[in-house]
This record gives sequence, structure tokens and C-alpha cells, in this order.
Amino acid sequence: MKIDRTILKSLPLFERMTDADLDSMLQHASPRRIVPGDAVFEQGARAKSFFLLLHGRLKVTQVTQDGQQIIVRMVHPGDLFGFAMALRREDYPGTAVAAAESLVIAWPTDMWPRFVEQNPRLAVTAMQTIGQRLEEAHTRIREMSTEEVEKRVAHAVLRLSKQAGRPVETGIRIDFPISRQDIAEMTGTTLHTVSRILSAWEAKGMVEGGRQKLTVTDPQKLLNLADGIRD
Amino acid sequence: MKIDRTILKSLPLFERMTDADLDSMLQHASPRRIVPGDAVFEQGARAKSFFLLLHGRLKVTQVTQDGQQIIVRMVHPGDLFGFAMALRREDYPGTAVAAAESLVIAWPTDMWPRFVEQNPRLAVTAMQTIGQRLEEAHTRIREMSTEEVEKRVAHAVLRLSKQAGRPVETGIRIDFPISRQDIAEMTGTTLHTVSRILSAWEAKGMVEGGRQKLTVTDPQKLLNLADGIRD
DNA sequence: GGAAATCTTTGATGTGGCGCAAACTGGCTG
DNA sequence: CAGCCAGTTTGCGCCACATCAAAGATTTCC
Repeated sequence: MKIDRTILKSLPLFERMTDADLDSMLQHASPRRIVPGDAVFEQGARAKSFFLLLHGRLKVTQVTQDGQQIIVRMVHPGDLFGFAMALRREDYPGTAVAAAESLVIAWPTDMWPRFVEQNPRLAVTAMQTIGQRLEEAHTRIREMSTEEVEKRVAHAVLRLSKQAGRPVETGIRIDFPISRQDIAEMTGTTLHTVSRILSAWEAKGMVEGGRQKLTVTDPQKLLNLADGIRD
Repeated sequence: MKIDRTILKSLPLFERMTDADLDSMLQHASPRRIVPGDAVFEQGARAKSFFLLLHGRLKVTQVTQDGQQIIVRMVHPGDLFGFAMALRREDYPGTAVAAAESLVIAWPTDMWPRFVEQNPRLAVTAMQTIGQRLEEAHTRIREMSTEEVEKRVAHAVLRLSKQAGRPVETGIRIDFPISRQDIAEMTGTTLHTVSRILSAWEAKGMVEGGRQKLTVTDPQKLLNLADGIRD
């Protein structure tokens, strides 16, 4: 399979690169199609490659010693992933699993310095990306520290609808299969509690649930709840 | 006050730089002494500078809308801070307060690209630094999601003793004034709970407490507890 | 040295949400 | 179409931890 450079060029990450540089990057790229449930890489494995998600949706998970799993973050189309740590670490700190049919491009890890050299802006952009992720992580830490479960779930759902929302008749539909378990692992709670919360919201007409489905029907109410505004 | 370049050179961050480059960086540097309780910068303020901590200890905090405070991370000597976000953001996402008498160097934010250009290794190192911080943040998210309070506190104390520990006769002393409130804000709990936990530990001979003081007397027991090994 | 301010300890009480258990539902398979 | 399986819902009891309250302990300041 060949990848057209125009696809890359449409991404903010690469928009400033010359065609020649892009082509040279693509020479070392190997595309990979991932089916839902399959992993792009596994926690602890040697970091041989770094990746770009072209299409689909991934979740990056970590498991604790006692087997509990958490979702560290979602990967959306256009995101680089599996690279931040590769610079200092030898192994991947988490597992990247496809939540939907996905298409990724893989590059050998040792190509990274060369690409950066070729295009210093890439380094700056990459750094901004990590900086942003760090900030998101801190936001999440703050939420986990101070907010009760319902607010955290509200924030998570809003984030999902922003990053992966597709407008449908009744509202904004999360555009990939997502379970209560997933939401629980993103918010540090149990699927039971998430189920209860979503049921309550559904009764209030804020969301519409379903098996691996979620549609936000009243974003405003959800936002109020997330911001702690009682009604 | 003048800063000697040998101080910088002893830091991993700068060890590969030439004397000339270091001198040129130092020309734009302004040293600042901060007394405990004073802030280097405040959350929301325009990010005019980025900083290096030479000596002392800082805590980076964030406040939520409803006034609750959390400690995002500690800054230790040799750490760059207040820069990661400055690349994409205009303002500081948190407040940096001195926990002990501290000495920082400030550079104008707009110097950053120039320094990077002058010394590309700086960019790589900086990125590794942020990558590492991101990983730490994820670790903390995982802890907050899955672990109960006592284990989280154990992890926090162990981290502190590693990053800011000074050997004393009875064990490893945290080398700056730290209150139960601080530990609570690092672990997402209340000072009451932290106090209770530390009292219990003290009874078991694992730590020695005191007003703004903490000494780990039995790191092994603490480690076992943090790793979930019951005794 | 006494008073004020700050930090810490400890008790009593309440509750959010977890753990366990069981029933339910929609979708897929043979 | 029956049966199975993964995901979801819901009830109930309990416990870890927050909250409220108040009294010590240390340091600081006049």
C-alpha cells in the first residue's frame, strides 16, 4: 500500500514541511491496518517504532501490578504516538489498542533524530504536542484529586464528544464503540458507577445510551454539571 | 549578582554546551532569590520568562475554580520550569511557590527558540525532560485511579525521599519544610487523613514526624506498603 | 515571656461509591 | 431461530475516607 503525501500535508504536524522532506519520510514509513481489539504495541515491549494515526481511534492503556487497567489517553487521527518516551525509554510505557478499525503509519524509532534534523520545526511541534499532553494530564490529576465521580465522568464525556463527536439528529454521537468499562477506566471508577450515572443522565434527557454507544443530547446541561452548576 | 558558567555546566541539561554558548545564554539571564512562600510566577500570568532552579525547592500548584489547591509537582535543583507550556500557551498554567529559600535563573521566553537554534541538543534534552514528566503524570493518574489513599501517600513520601532526601542518623530526612497539607495536596486527600496515616506509620517505626518535618526511618517497610505487600 | 498564628493530632459522625451478586438486553453464531 | 456471550442495569451492604469539631503542640512575633 502506498501513502500519498497530501494526506500528511493536511496535518498541522507536517504542514510546514517540503514535499521532498515528506517523501523522504514516507520512504521509511510502513502503513498498518489494525482491527478493533488488536494492539499496535504492547506495554513493556521494545520501542522499535513510533507512529502516526491516520484513521480510526486508539486507546492507550496501562495495567497495574495487580491487573487493573486504566486508559491513559485516546489517540485521534493526526496524532503522533508511541514516540515521546522512546527518546529516553527503551520500551513502551503503555499498550495502544484499536477501539475502531484504524490505519497507522509506523517509522523506525531511530529515524526520529534524522527527521528532526531534516526539519527542526518538527521538533518544536512535537514538543508543543507533548507539552499539551502534559497539561491535559495535569488537568486530569486535578480532576481526580478534587472532583467527585459524576463530575469526572461529565468531563470525560464532554472531552470525548469534542474530540470524537459526530453530529446526529438527536445530538453528538461518540464516533467509536465505547463501553461503560472504558469510561470507568478513563475516570478512575467502576463500570457499575458509570452505568448508574449514565442511566440517571438518560432519565434527565442529557444523553442517550446503548451498547457501546453514547450520544450527548444536551451538552449544556452536561457542561453545567461538569462546572459544578446545580440546577 | 553574577552566575558562573561552571554551575550550569554541572547540570546534565547543559553539559554538552560549549563555554561560548553558555556565556551567551548567561548574558540574558537574570538570577532571582526567592524566600519561602513567595511565588516565582502565578497561575494565569503572562509567561514572560522561563526558569532554571539552581538551589532550593519549589512546588507548582494549581487552584480549582472553587478554590481547592493541588500540588502538580515539585521542582528540584537543576530542573527547568515554566517553559513547557510557554511554547503554545501565553500564560502559566500553575503557580510556582518556594518551599525553601531558593535561587532561580530567569530567561525571557522569546530567547528559547534562539537557544534551541544555537544548541539543538537542548531541544532534545528538553523534550526528554517533558517526556519524563508526562510519564510521571501518567503514573500519578494511575495511582490516583487505582490505589487507596495510604498507598498513594506511601508513594508520594518515597518519591520525596528519593528526590529530596538527605541522610540523617535515624533515616532519610525530606530536605525542605513540608506540611501534612502539602502531602495531602500531592495525593488528593485531606490533611486529616495524612496526619492519621503518618501517626500510624510513626507508631510502627516507619517514619518520624514533626512540624513541617518528615524522616523516613524504614524505607523497606514503606516500599512494601506502596507495593501492596502486607506484613 | 506571653499571646497569636500556624500546624498537627484525634475523635465523632456521615456518606459516596465500591464490591458483590444477580438479572437483563442486544447482537452475533452456528 | 435458539442459544450464547459480552455488555449493561440495578439492588444491597459496607467501608474507606471526607467532613465537622475541638483540643494539643510548635514556632513566631511583639
